[in-house]
Amino acid sequence: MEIVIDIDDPIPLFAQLIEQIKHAVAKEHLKPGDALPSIRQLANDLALNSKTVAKAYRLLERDSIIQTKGYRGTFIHPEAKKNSAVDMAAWVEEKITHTIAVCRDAGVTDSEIRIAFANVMNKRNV
Amino acid sequence: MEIVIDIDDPIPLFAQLIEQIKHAVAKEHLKPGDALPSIRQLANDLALNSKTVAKAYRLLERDSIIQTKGYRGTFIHPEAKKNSAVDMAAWVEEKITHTIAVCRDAGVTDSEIRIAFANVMNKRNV
DNA sequence: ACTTGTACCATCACTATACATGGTACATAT
DNA sequence: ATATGTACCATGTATAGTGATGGTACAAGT
Repeated sequence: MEIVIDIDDPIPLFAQLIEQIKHAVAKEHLKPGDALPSIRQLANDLALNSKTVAKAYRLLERDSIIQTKGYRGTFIHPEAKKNSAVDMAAWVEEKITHTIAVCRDAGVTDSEIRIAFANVMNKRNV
Repeated sequence: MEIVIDIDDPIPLFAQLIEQIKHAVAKEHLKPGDALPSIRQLANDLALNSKTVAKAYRLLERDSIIQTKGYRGTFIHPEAKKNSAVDMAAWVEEKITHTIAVCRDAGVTDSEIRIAFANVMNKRNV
């Protein structure tokens, strides 16, 4: 596990971390069951804030790339390789692209779309 | 046509203008074919910038509430009353609400939805 | 000449969000 | 005690979008 973080890279630090762990899983440098460094340990090694690492871990767990087992630490998920191939972001963009295209076709301005989007996002009861 | 603009109202000025013209159409204080003040005239009367009035007119025309006839001025659209009842904003919100709900159900965070949305909006080739 | 809508150029204040940081605290399980 | 993930409090910087403003200019039609 060599992880390199470039603070000058425009890609957010937490995203660089996710990217590299996913890549290591895809390349099988990390296999199911392998232990990952603790959040605090990794934050210390990479000179990052623990919240930044925690954010990456939280998202990786949501995508079932890793599994956190409380006090016992964090491990590579059994289905990690398969799940690392799933591009959730692309799927979301595809959904949103379609909706926006429909609105634009109806003559709605981008500004209005943005306002409607903001309104919906800020109604938590959705 | 008495239009009152309240600069202390949190509602944007151009939106107040749209609102009041639509209302006048719905109440039939403005009927199809009625002439509206020119952009510069109305801007002057209401102490608004002409671009602000132009924005309102542009949106009203898109929604077929008014018709601009170049040098001849601006008039109430024949179908204005019917079109003033159409709530484009609500329709857009409904579309977006559905898409966002689907994404949230899939476990996508609001932050990720926002980023995907921004990405799509900034790809003009949609 | 004059007015119409429209299209550029631009600036400013305001707001919202993302990202990253820091500190403190907690239950869990060794 | 110690270490785990996690949750809450908070701040600061940077970016992006909105709303509104102002100026200049143009074709179209009287």
